[in-house]
Amino acid sequence: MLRAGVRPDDRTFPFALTAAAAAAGDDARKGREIHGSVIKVGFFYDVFVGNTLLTFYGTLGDLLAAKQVFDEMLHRERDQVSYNTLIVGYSENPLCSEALDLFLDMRSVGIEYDVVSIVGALSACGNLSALKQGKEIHCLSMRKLFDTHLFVANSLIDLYTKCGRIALGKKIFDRISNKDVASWNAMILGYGMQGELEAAINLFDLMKDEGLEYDHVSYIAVLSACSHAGLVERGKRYFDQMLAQNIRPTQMHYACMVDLLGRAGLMTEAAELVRSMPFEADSNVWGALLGACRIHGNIELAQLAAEHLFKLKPGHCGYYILLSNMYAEVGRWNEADKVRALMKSRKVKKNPGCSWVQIGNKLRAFLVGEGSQGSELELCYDELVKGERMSSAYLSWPQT
DNA sequence: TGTGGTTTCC
Repeated sequence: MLRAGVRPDDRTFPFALTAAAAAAGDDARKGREIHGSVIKVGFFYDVFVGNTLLTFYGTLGDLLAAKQVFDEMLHRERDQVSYNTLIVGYSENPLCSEALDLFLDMRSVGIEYDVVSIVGALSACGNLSALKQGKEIHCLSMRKLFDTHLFVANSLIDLYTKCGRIALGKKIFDRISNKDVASWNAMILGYGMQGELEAAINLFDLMKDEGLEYDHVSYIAVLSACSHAGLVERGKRYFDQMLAQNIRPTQMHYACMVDLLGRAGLMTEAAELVRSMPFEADSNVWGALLGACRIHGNIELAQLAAEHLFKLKPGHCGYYILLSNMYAEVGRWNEADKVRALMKSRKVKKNPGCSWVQIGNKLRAFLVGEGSQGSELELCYDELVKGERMSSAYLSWPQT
């Protein structure tokens, strides 16, 4: 169009940017070039153009660029969709505190919440395990009569199961009259995550009896449950069933299968599966293999997995630590030191691990990392969970 | 002729 000398108009860019967002995984440059044209041609202040730019950068995972576009949009043009797009972009990436901040800002500038805002905010709460804030948003959605909306209900299942409230999640699940595949997936994943593996697998089987078709997420849910339950043969059967259903396995499915085999000690089979994959394994797959090597003390295979991981995720501290610890455990100190040196040369920092325990209105962090055994840090709850500001009169959880 | 939504390994 540009080469033909035809000038794009305000409708051209949303189409082009939607396509660029869909192609973002393969080629991000196109979308950035289109962003350049938007500025050149002068359609930046069209709210649709701005919103599709937000979608493009959100899909790409470049939330800094998305925030910059958002900030440069004029206040009176920024609309409900602009806020929702950025909230969802943050919660997917996952910058969940930022998502909740924006959710609060939205109302303070006078833009109403709709189901999309609520769904994005609930998802952010789930990822943060922010039960209190999640309940407040649940309450808000009840007042707005959104709580029976399917997507909202599904997000609530996700929220409560991620926060350990399985029974509450199940209650919401049972009350949905028009359950879709995401409702079932959220509940199966919830059971799996909380260690109720039999319940997860039973629900997966029940789903078919209820006449629903599995999708690729259903299989991730059931495969990870089988993996944790040590049900190797059953997991293999589900994997074959997925292939028979013409669902193409993704990296995540292979990661689940490698985890299933590796955890059970079938290291050769796990490594063979990685080799036979129809595409290059990503860090999830190699990470699952490395984890299995750690459990079963297979240093040779761990070296291979780590080699790939150091290339794929050079800044990820966990992989260096894991391999170094494996060497140390068997007294191969020189090699352990080499891995630590490699880590240092790449300026990869290890943050000490800690456990968070909420006591009253305080959040206590127990540092359990090396050299800090037993030390304890006390912080104000709202220093850490920015969503605390939601506890105002109009957003309180009913006591009934 | 245009924009936003739930569920995904370790």
